[in-house]
Amino acid sequence: MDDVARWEPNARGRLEQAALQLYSERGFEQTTVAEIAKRAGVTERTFFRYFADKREVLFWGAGSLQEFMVTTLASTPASSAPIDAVAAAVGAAAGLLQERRPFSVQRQAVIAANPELQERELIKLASLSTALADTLRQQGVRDPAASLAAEAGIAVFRIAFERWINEANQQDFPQLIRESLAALKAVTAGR
Amino acid sequence: MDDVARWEPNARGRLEQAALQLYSERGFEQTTVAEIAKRAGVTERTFFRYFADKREVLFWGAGSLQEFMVTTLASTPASSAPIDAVAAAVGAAAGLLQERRPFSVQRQAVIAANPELQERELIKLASLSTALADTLRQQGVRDPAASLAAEAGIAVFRIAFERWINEANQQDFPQLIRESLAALKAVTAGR
DNA sequence: CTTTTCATGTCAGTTGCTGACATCAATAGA
DNA sequence: TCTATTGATGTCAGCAACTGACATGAAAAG
Repeated sequence: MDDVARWEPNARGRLEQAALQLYSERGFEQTTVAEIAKRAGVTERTFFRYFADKREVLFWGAGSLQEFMVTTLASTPASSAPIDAVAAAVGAAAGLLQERRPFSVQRQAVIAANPELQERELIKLASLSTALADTLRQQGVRDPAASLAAEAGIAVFRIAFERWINEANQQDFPQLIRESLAALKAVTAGR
Repeated sequence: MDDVARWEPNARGRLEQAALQLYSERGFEQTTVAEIAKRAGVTERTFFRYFADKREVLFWGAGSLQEFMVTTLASTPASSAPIDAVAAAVGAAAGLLQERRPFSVQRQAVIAANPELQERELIKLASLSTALADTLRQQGVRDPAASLAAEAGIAVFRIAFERWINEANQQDFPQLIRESLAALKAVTAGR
């Protein structure tokens, strides 16, 4: 017999790619899981073995980015102010994202076009905020400072990300983070 | 014949009440829309005429609160700092919520127990943030200051709300908002 | 008295998602 | 080398969320 494996490897990756393509082509709602599975060469049941639901296929990769931010924050000297430490970690992640801007743009276009996907994105960001706050607490930052620094850091990220994706002239993402942080400080300054 | 109307009035209210009860009793996932409809004395189809999906029944009432905050913010003199104006509007809404704390507590317990409901809550808060930012812009506040002030105000609300719901000794909600705002200012101070 | 409106019911159908069981290559162990 | 086990996948049946199309009949409008 042949020495071909029984199944093509990397079913998860094929499903991610097929889903992003189809969501881009005809929209999230107009795409059925059966179609994604077919394009990836597996059955619908296999899709749901890799991803909890139809939305999750777009967010599975984000897990490693969260891991990276938490690790970066954890290795930041506790001497700096919490908000600056969070902004630095977020900025480092921005540097990574910058290397695959076309992917980010395509993915974000899909998400922007569908409220259900926006919901999923928001809860991922909330989970990230919680993880960052936990890390700050481990470094001795008290509440509500830890929660607020994390929330504020995420707000800074969100606003910088939006500009990075939408502005025509490609700007440096980490630089946008720094500017966004400065704007937040300006807004919250004063008694 | 009787002078009874063909249908009991306030189907929407009965559905809201039945849903909150059932979600509390057996949990969100373990409750079917058919059960909610039955308890409210209507059919499943009628449920979906009032609410876009199974989650929305818990959030329909929040629309008027958003309207209240926007109106309050819009009538705030543009002389105060944006973040303070947002905090004031949010604090006024907190005063309203305080009058029905048991309802808020029960509703929040249901939401806290289910990720799908948390997603819906997050997107409602994001929508609120957008609305507040729009209002600030109408008052002449520029971006990213407007977006960031709104986001920061929502973060302040979220953290104060959590404490208001969870702390045993009932604290004054608007006061918690003020404290949360002060903490945010402390965290973002410097540079 | 007739027409229209409108809230609701009825029904059939699609799709997301799950549990239970079958298949069979690869791997481990005797 | 033979056999048992594992693990990724397929197959199938079924529930529940949600939708479109059409029917009903009281109340409002004319």
